[in-house]
Amino acid sequence: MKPVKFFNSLGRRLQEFEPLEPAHVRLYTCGPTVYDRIHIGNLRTFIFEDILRRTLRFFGYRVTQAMNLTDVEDKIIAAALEAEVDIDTFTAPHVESFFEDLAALRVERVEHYPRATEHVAEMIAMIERLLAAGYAYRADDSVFFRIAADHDYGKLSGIDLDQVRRGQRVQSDEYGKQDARDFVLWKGAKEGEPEWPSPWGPGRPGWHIECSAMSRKYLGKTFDIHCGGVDNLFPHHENEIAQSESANCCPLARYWLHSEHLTVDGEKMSKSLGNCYTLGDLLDRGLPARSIRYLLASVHYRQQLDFTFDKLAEAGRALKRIDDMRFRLAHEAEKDGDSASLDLAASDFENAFAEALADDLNTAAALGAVFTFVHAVNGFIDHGLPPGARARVQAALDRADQVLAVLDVGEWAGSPEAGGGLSDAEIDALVEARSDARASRNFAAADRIRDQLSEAGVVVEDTPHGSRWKRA
RNA sequence: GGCGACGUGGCCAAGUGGUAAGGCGAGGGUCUGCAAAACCCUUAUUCGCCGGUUCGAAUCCGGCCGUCGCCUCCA
Repeated sequence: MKPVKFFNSLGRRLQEFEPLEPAHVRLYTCGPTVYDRIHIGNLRTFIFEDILRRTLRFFGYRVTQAMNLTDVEDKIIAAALEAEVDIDTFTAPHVESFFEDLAALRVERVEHYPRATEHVAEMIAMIERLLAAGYAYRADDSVFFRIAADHDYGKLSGIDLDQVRRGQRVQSDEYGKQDARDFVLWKGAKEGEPEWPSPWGPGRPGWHIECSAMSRKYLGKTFDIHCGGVDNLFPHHENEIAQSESANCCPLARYWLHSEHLTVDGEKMSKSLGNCYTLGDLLDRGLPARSIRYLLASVHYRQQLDFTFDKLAEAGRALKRIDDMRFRLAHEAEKDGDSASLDLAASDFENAFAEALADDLNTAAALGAVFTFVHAVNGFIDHGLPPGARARVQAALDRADQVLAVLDVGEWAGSPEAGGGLSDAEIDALVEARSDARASRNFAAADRIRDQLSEAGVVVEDTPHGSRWKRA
């Protein structure tokens, strides 16, 4: 098992990764709040986490991952109230579209998707422990976490709450608390809001406690990696640490990985700017899901990524280079090439690829290795493929694609319309007719067929060994 | 005000001390009946600016300029 290094937000440094249990990684990733369709910024984070998960397995670890679904929270309650339905009815379609979006981008299903509404009992139990230990207090019908009681509060974000400029949101909190820094664990019920019984009367859980309770249930008091977007670093993850470590008396997670945000046309996504794209928005424009995954995965996760349609098109052209090589490889006969040097190129690629991933998930460098290999294989195709070359190249690419899930176009639902409705057999027949025409030097007829195929989205390539075709 | 990140060729983007990966674009070439497609080659003596450390710096240190993010809704 190769040593893998990650940049740990807790301590802000690159660290060699070592799981608590040998060969088994327990991973918690903050999931969506299911009040709307998720946007491509969310998707960037989920793709990063997917690549993390796949990378861990690539290096031989077994992964147990939990991703929560926040299905009760202020925005959900407000929207459900507005729609005059209960929150479960309101969130159901958003949960569904969330899974659809992930599937469309080939994000793997994880082991657990716990929902907040199904774990209120665990949250109450944790709040009771915090109250008993003096880390929490009741005020009105609510319960708050007492930050003054937590001596190492702020260790993740480095934020010193005494230095924080007091924003309006702090002042305007509706629930009474002893100290403006404190955050809510349990909110007393309000008229018209969903509520659960508790030792403190009816109410609902605060946002932060959800993750603390659910990660403990599915991964244990201390687990290996906790991920999320940078915006969650403070206050959400800071508060999770405060709650969990105060309640459990042991560290929450050993490694904290945060992915940077996606901007659109250089600006933060926001509804008012109209640049808040969902996956559906992009797919509706006919943009391929595969290009989207490639683009979102192609920049290092700790680097801000600026999304533009130009870059998405570029991503598609880059993928085409890979597809073209595979197409040529599939149509080129193996004969007398240098087997040893092809094998060397393949193992160079495999080593460079693994090394890049092991270096804090450097997907940009890993893709660089892919293209260097593509170049090398193109050279073999031009100068002679040794016996076994196709299988060797295929194996190397397949292994890399276990992590990237983007290299093999065949794994992506192609557009069935491509080819203008022509079947493979019909295209074969047309290409053959064209070859016959060319052989008899009837170029006008040959060009007519070529135009016909072109209009149907089929590209014909003439090679020294005859013509071949592919769908554009 | 506090905390943090970033600034590499036309565009994007790797690279944390040893002499600039990769992709897109552009230019040239090969192949071709002509094309197309594809492939190949070329494309940064230089890494925001100024100093410093070092035999050696895009990489370390200091200063400056610029961009961005977080500071209790937010992936």
